[in-house]
Amino acid sequence: MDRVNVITTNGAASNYIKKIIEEDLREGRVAEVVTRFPPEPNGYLHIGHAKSICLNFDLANEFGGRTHLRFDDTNPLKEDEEYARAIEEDVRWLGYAWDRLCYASDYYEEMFERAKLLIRKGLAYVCELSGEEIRATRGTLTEPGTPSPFRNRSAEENLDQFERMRCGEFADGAKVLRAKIDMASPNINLRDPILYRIAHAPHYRAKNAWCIYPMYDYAHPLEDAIEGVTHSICTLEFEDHRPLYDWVIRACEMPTVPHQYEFARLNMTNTVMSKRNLKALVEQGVVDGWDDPRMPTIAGLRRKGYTPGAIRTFAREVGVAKSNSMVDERMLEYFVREDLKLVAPRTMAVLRPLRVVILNYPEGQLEWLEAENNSENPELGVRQIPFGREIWIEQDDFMENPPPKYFRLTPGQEVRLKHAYFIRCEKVIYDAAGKVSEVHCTYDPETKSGSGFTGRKVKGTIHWVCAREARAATFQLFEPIYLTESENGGDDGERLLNPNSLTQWIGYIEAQMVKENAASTYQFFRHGYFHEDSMLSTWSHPVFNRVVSLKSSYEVL
RNA sequence: UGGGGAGUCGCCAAGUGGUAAGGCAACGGACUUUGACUCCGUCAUUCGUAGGUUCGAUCCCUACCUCCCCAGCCA
Repeated sequence: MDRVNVITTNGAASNYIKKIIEEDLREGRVAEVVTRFPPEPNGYLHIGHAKSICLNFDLANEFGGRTHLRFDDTNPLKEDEEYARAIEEDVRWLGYAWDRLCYASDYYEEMFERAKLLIRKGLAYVCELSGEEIRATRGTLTEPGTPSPFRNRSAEENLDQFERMRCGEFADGAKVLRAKIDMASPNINLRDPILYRIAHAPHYRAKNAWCIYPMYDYAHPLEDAIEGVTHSICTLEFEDHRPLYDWVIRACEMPTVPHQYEFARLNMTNTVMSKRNLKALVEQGVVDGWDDPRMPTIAGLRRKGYTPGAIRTFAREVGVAKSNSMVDERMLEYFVREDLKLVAPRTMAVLRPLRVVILNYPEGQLEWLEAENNSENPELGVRQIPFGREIWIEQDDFMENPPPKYFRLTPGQEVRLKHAYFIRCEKVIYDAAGKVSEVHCTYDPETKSGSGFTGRKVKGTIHWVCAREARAATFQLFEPIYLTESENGGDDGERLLNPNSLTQWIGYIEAQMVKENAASTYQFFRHGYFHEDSMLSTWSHPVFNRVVSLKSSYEVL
């Protein structure tokens, strides 16, 4: 569904990467900007990835360049076709079209050849130390590592060993290919990093063609260079991998030289942003799946009812910098309200119904009232809504003993029914438990909406649904998955699940709404924006997810 | 106590020698058939701290403090 992006940003904000690109173009260092979004297909994309997607695609777009969607699939143990396809869908849904769809696994052969070049140049060797031994000899943050006893094997022997690794002669973990850089480097990434490891595991894409797989630090720069990527943008934690990135490009004699730039990943209040954590929620059945509306995944946000435009605007407005940050989720909410404001029809829904009988309205009578679909956007037209003797109003909209400044229906206070009449409470009916079960009112025919009645004013206007014509529906309201915010919004540490992350109410919507309107996202008066759930909603019983509430200086629900 | 980064309003974030943009949030007020929207107004004499250079420093120098990342055959 296409949505109008009503947010206009006056001149896309600048950021330090954009400035570098501008200078690279001006100085002729690059002829064209080529970026890439390089997810590993080992989980679903989340809002943090959306920031990266927008950054990469927007940057290339702005300078007439190109962007590749590239699956960084170098670990057969974690990757899956399902994830790759879901990622494609998410990127497309966000509104971006990649210039090329690439796979790191398509470059395995060239990577292997380049590795042999490294060996011939004396820049890589096959090491037979065990995992524990490698760790033990790597040194610590303050002490240098010690060289592997295999460090000075001849190129011939290394070549032979490496070929045999590929042929499957050795077991997992028996040997690795290592770069020969500097075991005493203060940058641990440079202490003879592992380039290839053995894994006798089928790859979701390369199947059984390989039993050795390149490591990220070796594969990623080559992928970028092979594709002609000019600006390789990644997150902060890769900052000290950059020297290795540059080393690989140079040592492997790649004809094109990409450069890596880092920015701070997105963190948001009240949510978790690590695939590990999200995956656990899915696998433990805490949520419905990767697309559960409570998930910060793109699929989850989509199912909840977020618009691509809102996410894109959010990603742009949040900015690009190098300091760790924690963005207030209310910023995201603001942008989706903005995006939906003029396009979502505004209708009435009662989430927690309370029956109101209008004593002086003729029994059996039904009249049709005209209601505009969006008072701020006349293009959405008008609809007719039924009004009768019995209606549903929100339980919260009636109080027998109201606090001060309560503008809704009370035994002494007249209110306006949106699009209809003023009503006045005459009598309160209780159930056996002493709870209010029904409110009896009278209405004033002269106050009909649109009649121009100015005889008296009411402070409050409440929404309602005609009981005879109402249609039952379920409303899903969401809260954060976790109860408390961890110290810095990180994903570690035990956090308590919020038992109220999902609450459902069964209430009523305007019956005509479902038939007549193609829209699946509405603003329910005084409640917020709701989107029909793609998995749970049926023709006979619609289910709506609250995308976001309306801002309120008074707690409605 | 190695290396790499970062510290500007409650949250993001511009500015990088000429005297603190913008957005979110918040708070007033107007308007209101959504306690919404809209509108109008308020919201950093101050840029982690302390010195120094300068006519002038958030921007330069020095020292210090705080936070984040790195010792996966993960990415």
